[in-house]
Amino acid sequence: MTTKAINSLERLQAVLEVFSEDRLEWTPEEMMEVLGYSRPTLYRYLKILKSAGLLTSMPNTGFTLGPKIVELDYLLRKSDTLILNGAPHLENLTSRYSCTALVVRWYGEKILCVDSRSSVKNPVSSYPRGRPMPLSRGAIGRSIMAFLPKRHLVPLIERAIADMKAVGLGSTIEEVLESLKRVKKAGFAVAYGEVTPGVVGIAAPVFDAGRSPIASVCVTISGSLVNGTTIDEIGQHVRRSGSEISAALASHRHQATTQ
Amino acid sequence: MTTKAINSLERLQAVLEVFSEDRLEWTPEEMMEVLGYSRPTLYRYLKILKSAGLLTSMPNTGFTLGPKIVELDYLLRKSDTLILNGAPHLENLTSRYSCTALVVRWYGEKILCVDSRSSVKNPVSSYPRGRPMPLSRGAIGRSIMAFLPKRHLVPLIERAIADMKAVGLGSTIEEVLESLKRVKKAGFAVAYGEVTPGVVGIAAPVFDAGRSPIASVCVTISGSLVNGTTIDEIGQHVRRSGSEISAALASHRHQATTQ
DNA sequence: TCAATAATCTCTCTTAATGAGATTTTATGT
DNA sequence: ACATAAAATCTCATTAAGAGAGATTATTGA
Repeated sequence: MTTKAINSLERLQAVLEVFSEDRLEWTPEEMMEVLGYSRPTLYRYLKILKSAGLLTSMPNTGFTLGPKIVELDYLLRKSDTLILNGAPHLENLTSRYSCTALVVRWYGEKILCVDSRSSVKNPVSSYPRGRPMPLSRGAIGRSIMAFLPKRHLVPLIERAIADMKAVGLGSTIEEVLESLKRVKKAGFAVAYGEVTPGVVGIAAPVFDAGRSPIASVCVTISGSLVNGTTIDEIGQHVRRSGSEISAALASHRHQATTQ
Repeated sequence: MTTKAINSLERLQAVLEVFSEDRLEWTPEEMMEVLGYSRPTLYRYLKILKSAGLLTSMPNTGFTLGPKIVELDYLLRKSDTLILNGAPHLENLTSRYSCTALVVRWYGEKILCVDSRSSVKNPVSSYPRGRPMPLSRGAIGRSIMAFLPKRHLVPLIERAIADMKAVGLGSTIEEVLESLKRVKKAGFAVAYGEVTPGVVGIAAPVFDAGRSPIASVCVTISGSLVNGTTIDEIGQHVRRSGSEISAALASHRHQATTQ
């Protein structure tokens, strides 16, 4: 639930916002309670969302998300240049290493996996496609933060200094900045079991138009399969993938400009 | 574009409807044209949809679908009992045969793959998750139609008699009904290269509360890997999966009723 | 079939959405 | 870095159209 909806249009959207990982099924009664809408109003909204396919309901079942979402997701996968340009690199990384490879988009204060591919039978990643995660933990977030201008970075760190401390990035803003500077120099970030115990994450940024980071490519691999040397090898590989995806995005952008 | 939107709430949703496989990127100008909204109104709508994350826009790029859709899709995959109950069966089918296995939901006049799994390197299926397909072609649609009551079925056939004829189901309604009766008796439908050349589809229905079909389980496999005997074996397997998923759905439903 | 629950309707009262045109903000080329 | 073009937002009078209390009608399960 973002900000309080003032107009009907936002009030309509707010209905979708009640669906979360904690609560995937809602009765109209419960929604009325939480959203504070009257019965006819809520039902009006539900009817529209249902006829659009964004919600469904079955007898004896509350409302749940509807099939239109699956359709939209398909369309998104076909239109997202990040996903399209990233796919061959995920293919490449997973065929080279026994790992899970991810493309992760940076999105407000959080990051969101938009594509992943795995070459292990039972992927250990606790980070599936579509589940937002905080920026402050793990290699992905760090690979992005390391390339942010200081003025954007400092407020971010201030808000998440506790997490930073917990993973040993530093206990003051200065120390964290110093750690991130090293990440920037290396061109990729490494995290040991920060998101999932026993799993190493290795991530490099993806840039939009050569400037600011917008996403990250990441390899997650069992800690038992790697050592310092292989981590560095994978890191270089990931870094290269990141910059190749960035280049592809830039050229696509250029096409849009010149055509 | 379904029916003409009369109220602002539907007009807002209609913006999402312009995104299709043919057109994944839209400029405000183009939307104004197609939707017939005034400039301020359209921008109001776009702002709301963008802040909800359903749309995104980048400089030099039109509007495209946004990251919230990926999040919603994740939530849907966690809440859809059909997907959840179907997953182990897809696992089972793909481990037994060198194939792609699908769970496909019936949804209005069309069908929609909501989950799939493959045990071949380069899956040949032209039916990815999220792409709606007509009911009239392929084993999936037939496995569902065969179990519909005649009064629902006849209008469907009338509208799609051309397709039915093309795949040899029969040239009159009577003949098609007869073909579907045989499918019903067998408990599964088979299609030879109707959707993708060289690929055999084998599908069985999934029922809701034991009554009407709501979905289908389907195996698609290269025609070169099967003969009459193996098709029948897979058919039985698919049929069993279908009824086990149905049973699981019914028991879930019952829980909802009694708790 | 019937009781209980769920969804919709009716109708008045306002509130709030609309759009023409102007303005401001943001991007692009030199 | 600046000027210019394009994109997005604002202003405000007009009027359409959501909101909601309560009654009514569909659905559903026993």
